[in-house]
Amino acid sequence: MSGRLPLGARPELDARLVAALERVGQAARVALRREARRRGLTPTQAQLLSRLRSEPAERRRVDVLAAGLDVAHPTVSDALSALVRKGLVTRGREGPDGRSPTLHLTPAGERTADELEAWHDPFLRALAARPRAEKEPALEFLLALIGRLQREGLITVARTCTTCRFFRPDLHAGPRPHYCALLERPLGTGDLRVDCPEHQHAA
Amino acid sequence: MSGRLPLGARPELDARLVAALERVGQAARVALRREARRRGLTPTQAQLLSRLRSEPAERRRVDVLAAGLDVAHPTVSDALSALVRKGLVTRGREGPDGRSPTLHLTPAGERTADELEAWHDPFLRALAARPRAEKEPALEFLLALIGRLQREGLITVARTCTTCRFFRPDLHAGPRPHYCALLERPLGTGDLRVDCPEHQHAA
DNA sequence: CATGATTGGTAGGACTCCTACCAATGTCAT
DNA sequence: ATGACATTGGTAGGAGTCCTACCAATCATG
Repeated sequence: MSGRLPLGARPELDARLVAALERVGQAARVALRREARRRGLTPTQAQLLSRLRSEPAERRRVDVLAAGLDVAHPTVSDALSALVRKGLVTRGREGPDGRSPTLHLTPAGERTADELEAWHDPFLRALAARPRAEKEPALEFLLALIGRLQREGLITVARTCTTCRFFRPDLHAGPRPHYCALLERPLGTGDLRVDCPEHQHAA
Repeated sequence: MSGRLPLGARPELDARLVAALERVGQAARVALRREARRRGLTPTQAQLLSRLRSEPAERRRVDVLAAGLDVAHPTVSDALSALVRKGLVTRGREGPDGRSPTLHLTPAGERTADELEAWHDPFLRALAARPRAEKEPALEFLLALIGRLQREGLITVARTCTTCRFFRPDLHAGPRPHYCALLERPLGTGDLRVDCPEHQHAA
């Protein structure tokens, strides 16, 4: 009975890390679902709404949105129809490209999108208690992981600083060692973005 | 234009951590969906299958499974019907409690459940490259976060060592500072379980 | 301007996920 | 024992996800 739990087997650590990440991801999904449902929306619709708010016009297109959510385009088309029916989004026909409708949030849509941000709150409360010395390495770890997962093909669009052509890591010492060559600004770990609108993938 | 990005605003770090966690969670969902789909299953069915394999009989019940997946019980009931139809699960009527059917994996179900574990692979590949000195604190961070999220009500069932009544943290120095009073064993960070079958919540 | 590629809508099917509702079973007190 | 109550989980029905096909517009090109 002394070999039942392979305490010495070393890939265990990685397996547990995966389990923990999955668990936290599940919690995020639950949080989003609750917050969405409270306003009569589904998670997909909520995600869509938040993207429509934060993305510039040229990325507010069905195929781009679908790639961002990792779903096929009809899924986005369906969800958009639901959002239009609920009066949160308008689908216009005046864009530069006649094939893509221009997608806009209505005022009600803006408001709802703002409110939906509340799904972060339980996470922020949970994180507030942890010391910064723990969170900065954690963020760096996750960003590195995201980069790798992108190379594994699991994440289609990752606009993280660490994969951006404008990013210069560890340029100098101090609390803000990194540098963004686009904004021409030094960056600390806490400034590293996960989904930067200006991101351009490194060659 | 010098105030556009609030580089000095400090809650940014937490917000970015949430974004990064969400991203990784999304990747996990995508990985599971792909692996499931490859075998003609949906993510929910896949999750169910893997639980049916790893849980003892007394937890293989519709309501318990539903709580674990954070969904309502008809969702589990539906998914089970699909799995039965696909010949991966049997729903019997011989249990100790006449209300709950006894759920069993068929041989094909066992096989499929094993194969589904492959969804971890891209994550394991991504993690293999990172040094242990980075992963151990990351796991501890995530476990602490899971504990807090449970208190926030986002995670219904978390059977992590850190919330278990048998767990004695930091009992002694060395590479295995913790101790499990049930198994009567010292535990290192890599041994901390995320979903221990023996878990009993601390009073 | 014809040809082919891009874009996104619709159709239809399996499934998720919910709220209700219901039937069967278990539990407990009298 | 025997109601009363609670637990368990099935079914119904509805909105929505998510897919593969297919199709109609609209661009881009030579």
